[in-house]
Amino acid sequence: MAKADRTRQFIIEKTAVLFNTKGYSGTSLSDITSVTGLTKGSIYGNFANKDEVAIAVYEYNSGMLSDKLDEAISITGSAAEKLIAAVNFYRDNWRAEFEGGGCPILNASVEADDSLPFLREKVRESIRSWGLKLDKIIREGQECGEFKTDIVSRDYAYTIITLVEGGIMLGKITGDEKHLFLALDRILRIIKEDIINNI
Amino acid sequence: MAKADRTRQFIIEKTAVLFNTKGYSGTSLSDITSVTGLTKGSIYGNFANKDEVAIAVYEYNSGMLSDKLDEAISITGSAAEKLIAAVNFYRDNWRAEFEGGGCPILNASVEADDSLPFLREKVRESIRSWGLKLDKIIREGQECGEFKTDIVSRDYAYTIITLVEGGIMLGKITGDEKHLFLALDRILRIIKEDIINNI
DNA sequence: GGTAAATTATACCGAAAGGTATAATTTTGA
DNA sequence: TCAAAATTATACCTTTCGGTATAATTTACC
Repeated sequence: MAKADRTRQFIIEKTAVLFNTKGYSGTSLSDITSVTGLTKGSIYGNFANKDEVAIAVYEYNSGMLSDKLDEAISITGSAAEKLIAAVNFYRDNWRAEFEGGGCPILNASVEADDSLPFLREKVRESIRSWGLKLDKIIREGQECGEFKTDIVSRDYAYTIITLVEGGIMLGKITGDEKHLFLALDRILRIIKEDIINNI
Repeated sequence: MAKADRTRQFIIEKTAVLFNTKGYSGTSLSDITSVTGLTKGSIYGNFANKDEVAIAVYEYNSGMLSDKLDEAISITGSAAEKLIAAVNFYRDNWRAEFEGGGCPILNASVEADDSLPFLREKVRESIRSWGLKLDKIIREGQECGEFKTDIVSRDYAYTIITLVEGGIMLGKITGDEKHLFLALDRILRIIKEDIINNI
């Protein structure tokens, strides 16, 4: 039991970048065996099929991202500081994320939205979770008088996500991170001008 | 000659949605033959290999989008009107685009950025072209005193692209076009508050 | 309208795809 | 420590993959 779990985790960790760079369709079982050094028997002893590996890897990749974001916003401070920390998280981690294939949510979203229903729902979940996290910070800021109360917190949460994902997409394909930074700067401006209560 | 060109075009048009929904890796040659009703002999008589089909289809898909955008911004009017037309183009065409698999630039970008170099450069080209189009409108607005001159036109062009692509990604995966509309509304606000000269 | 050239269909390749039965090997717990 | 259970490796399966040689068929042009 312990062994199987360790092998399962080993497979997930070793193939995390593989799936995120090559995608689900682009990743073959021989890719998986060669990157793990294991055989098909071992892979299929721990996963029912390739779909199950892909799901587990997606949950791992998006979970890692979520955990790191949680850590970034766990700082003690004002709601504005937390929101800014959530944005600057990408400024600090873009290089590692780009090298690992970019945002797993974006990658899986684009590949799964039309043709991989088993992944699509997982992606929706992680976006919902991300949105709720940002929404919560904004609502807290509203409740304590730090943020404007006449704005729809949920809309701003999704505007932030939109800019982050668009910025990653552009930064990644052009090979120029300034596109991501431009998007992040825009988010900061929105926070300062539209969200924070400037009285 | 005429025949070959017609068949070539026929293959491209019939597989345009296929490639845009299933991606390059997800589209097989039997997908291509079944959707066209042709045989492998015919496909390979007109294209050297699958890569060549994918490139031609990407150029077709991104070209159609570019042409439609050109038409939308070809209206006679102020620079602001043109810029707003470029944004509202997506408000008018989102349904058809979503049904055809979403933005081909976004789709190809995410699939190609790490693993398909032959497509990557094509995607970069279309983004550059799109950016230049928006940049041109903004610079024209600046030159005639309609837009602020202390803003970097190129940055605003790319901010618009970022919001459009992020909005499409979110709208597509959630199945809710309001995410795209939210991004488009944000662009309109940026145009009115940051780009247009409000004196 | 007939013929040469261009195009398309057929039949086939070898390789790689995902997957499985079973044998060999480790782990595990008494 | 040793046997039972769990795990991993080997060898193999069927199907599909991208691709090709060649035969059949159209097309184009004189």
